[in-house]
Amino acid sequence: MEYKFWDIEPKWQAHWEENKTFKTENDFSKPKYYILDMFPYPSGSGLHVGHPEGYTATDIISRYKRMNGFNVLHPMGWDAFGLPAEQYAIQTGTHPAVTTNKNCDNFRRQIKTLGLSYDWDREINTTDPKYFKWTQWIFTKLYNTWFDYEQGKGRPISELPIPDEIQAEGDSAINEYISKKRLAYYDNAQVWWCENCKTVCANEEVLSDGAHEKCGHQVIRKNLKQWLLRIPHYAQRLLEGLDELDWPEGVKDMQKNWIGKSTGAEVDFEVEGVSQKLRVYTTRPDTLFGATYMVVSPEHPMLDALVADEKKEEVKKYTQAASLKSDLDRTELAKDKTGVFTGRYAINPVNGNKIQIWVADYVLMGYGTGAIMAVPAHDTRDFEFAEKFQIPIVCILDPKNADEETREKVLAGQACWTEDGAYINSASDQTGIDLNGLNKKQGIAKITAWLEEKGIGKATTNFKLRDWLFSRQRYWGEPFPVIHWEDGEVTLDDNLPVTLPDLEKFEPGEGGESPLGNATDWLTVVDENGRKGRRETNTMPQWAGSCWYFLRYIDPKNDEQIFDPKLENYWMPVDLYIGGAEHAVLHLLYSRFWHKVLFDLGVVSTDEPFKKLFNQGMILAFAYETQTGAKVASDLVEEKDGKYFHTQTGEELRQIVAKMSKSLKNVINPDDVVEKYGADALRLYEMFMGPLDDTKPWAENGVKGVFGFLSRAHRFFANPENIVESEEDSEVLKLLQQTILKVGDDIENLKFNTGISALMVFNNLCIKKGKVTKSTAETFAKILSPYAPHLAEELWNQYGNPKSLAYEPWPVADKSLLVEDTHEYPVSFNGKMRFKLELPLDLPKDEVEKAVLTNELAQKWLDGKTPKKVIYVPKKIINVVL
RNA sequence: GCCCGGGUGGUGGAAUGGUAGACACGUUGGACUUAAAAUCCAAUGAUCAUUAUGAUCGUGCGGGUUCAAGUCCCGCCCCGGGUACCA
Repeated sequence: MEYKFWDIEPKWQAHWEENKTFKTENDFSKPKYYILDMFPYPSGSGLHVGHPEGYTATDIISRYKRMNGFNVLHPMGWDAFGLPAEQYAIQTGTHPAVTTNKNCDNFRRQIKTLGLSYDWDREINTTDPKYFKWTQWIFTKLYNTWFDYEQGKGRPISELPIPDEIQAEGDSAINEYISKKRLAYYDNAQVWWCENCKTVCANEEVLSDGAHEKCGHQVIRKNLKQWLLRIPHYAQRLLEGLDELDWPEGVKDMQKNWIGKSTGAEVDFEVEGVSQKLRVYTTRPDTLFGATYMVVSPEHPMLDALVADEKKEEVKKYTQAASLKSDLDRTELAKDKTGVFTGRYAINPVNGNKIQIWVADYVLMGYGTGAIMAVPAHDTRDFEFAEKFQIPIVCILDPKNADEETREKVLAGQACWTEDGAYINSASDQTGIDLNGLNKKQGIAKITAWLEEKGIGKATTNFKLRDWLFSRQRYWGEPFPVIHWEDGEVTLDDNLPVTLPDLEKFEPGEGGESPLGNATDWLTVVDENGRKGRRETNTMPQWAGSCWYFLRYIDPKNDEQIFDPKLENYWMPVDLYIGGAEHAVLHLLYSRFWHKVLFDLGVVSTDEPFKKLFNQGMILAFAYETQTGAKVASDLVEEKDGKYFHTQTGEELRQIVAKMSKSLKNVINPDDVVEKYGADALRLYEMFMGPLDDTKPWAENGVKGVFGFLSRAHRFFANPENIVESEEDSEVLKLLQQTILKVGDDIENLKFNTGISALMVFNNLCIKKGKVTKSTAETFAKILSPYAPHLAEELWNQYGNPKSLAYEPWPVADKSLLVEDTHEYPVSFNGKMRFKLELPLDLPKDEVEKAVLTNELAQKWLDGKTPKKVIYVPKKIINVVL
């Protein structure tokens, strides 16, 4: 009775495909369940074992939900634009479309061997013009939308009110006004430029050490005309929307941090000898009395006016030096602060004190007002700066709760205190404001009200979130449906899709222009009046296609509309979205942004796209290193008695856990696992390794373990001699009910590892008993089927059921079989379990106590003493306190 | 620095405040075999004791709450991820 998975698995995969078992109908009478995987980039190296982890999890739930009567939408597709295919094209001349199709074919083949229940009729590909037609269409929507802060939503640009004074200035002023409001705009932007990839990178694609995320090459600053999206207009909505989502708290936190809301106040400072006021943003207006200097950013527009004549030369030198520094030098590595005194003084509005104005590059122009008031006693950065340049440090908040040593230092201006306390030195007869004695919260409220009343400041909110750089100098991306006319006008091309021209050469154009700059025929257009125009040569970033793909699965072949609204209304939102945590911020934030715009425009019916999100953990591998920490490739390692040795040097090695990598030779290819153990074993092992969201190392022996389980299950349940027509054994019957409940609950809670364990326990019992009824065997096949669908179908078929079990109702446990009338209690003395005692559940408490205390085994522990107390928790425990 | 996770046998991991270590791997012993593989059976946290029954210790460290703590609270240490002059 050999477990011939190599016969069973292809047979059922062909059966499902021929019968379109998993084709999803738009049957509105059933409750829907939309379960989505993060679709992959089809790389040339094929699937790695991380892919099947998430895909198996969603497949298990899909199969379970179908058996529970849900209409399940479970699709797959390809996020197929991207750099590698283009780089390959530059090297070999092979068109990226050719490479991409080949890779998609390989991915599809690999995924199909895993027995995943996708509806392949809904497959999408972001590089298909029929798909990216709608990506471009959404771009035109973004371009033609402005954000109405009063209503808190995006509205069509046609509804934008134009102020009279702009109206009066004529068309070009109106156009300029409108373009400043569009969610998509074209402008000069300081961008990160990767010399290696010859493309710009979004801030998010630059690692903290200044390296490009994709290639590791150091990026530089460059000024280029770029498309940007005004995502900060949706900052508040994106922040608030998180509250209603069933997402991992960590992901929500990361998005919150990224959006970076802060509340504070803007305060205007008079400057001696300058008519214009200097405006700062601060989260701590309450510390105004401790402000001993101010700092403006080197790029601040008021800087020229601020600098005193005798300081002009020095400041100029400083700002020039700052402009040459990369952002990296200005931030990460340069903790040592630099700056120059401007020679000018500002007047502190709360007490009329004169304070120095400095210019320093630790203040960034891109945040707040580009100028700060510095309170060294209560801000660590200001403290460092003040110490270095010997600027006065005035403590105005008594750290009452700090230890005495810290408190004395803070009061003396020798240490910085950012926590709460009680104000001191915070009153002025001149202005009448008095914060002394208040705490931080009261102080902020009082001073903010005072500033607003006096008209010198107001409460303000700031966000860290910046405009999203939305163009790349690439060929292999969605073209922008945009034409730049010779007279300077910019228009949309409404003849969608705008497809990519065929090219012979894929090298970037001159000066970092996209390869599309070489496509002369495609590039130039002429309108009916003979006016010449040039197409936009940038293309969209890879995020574009993935921002909305889940909407296209709903109606993937619709050429008339992005989708049928009736279908969208039925299927959205996505009920469960599973993918890697690396997309915690970017993809998920961008997607939410687009979705909210589409919602405001009435295109989609939900404000948020993904109701529940779950991150699968990474799959790592064992690796080996020497005592000095040098890594050793796995093929140079041999194991002896649980220890590891270098095959050449004989040195003993340490086993560690590391990412799979070609250099360590510890990459696992799913194809090899399927060939050796079968798809069911691969699926089962990936789920059995541990909790879905944990990172965990791959161990081939673990695959053998679950393979053993499948073989034993097959050997037992596929043997007709073991399947009998009679009364079921009561122990089997009872465990079966428990297993039904456990397996179902564990699927609902995504606790697949313990669900599998329950199936193993049940299988072990059946083997021990030697025989089960057909009904038991059929039930086992059903509850096994989400995990090991091929084997389950095979058994189900053998039991005489010609139809697939994919839509068989999930078994219902008979709970009456689980009712107990006795319980085996662990009996503890002073909390230590000493022996077990079986007692009827209906025994009253005093009877229980009597039974325990008179028990022979108890005498040793009672040692003649009378217990102080006996704790009796029915169905749980008995604890005797001596 | 800050924000999240997480530290349980030789390994992956189980455990609504109630018998710590389910399930699996590995290891050891046994059966089958000419032999090996495969399969099956048994044992398997550590230490001590051994005549069966046992005893003591044990969930990163130190305290605390509780009849009872891997689980709750306080203070640390270590590891992983994110983020960083954001005023």
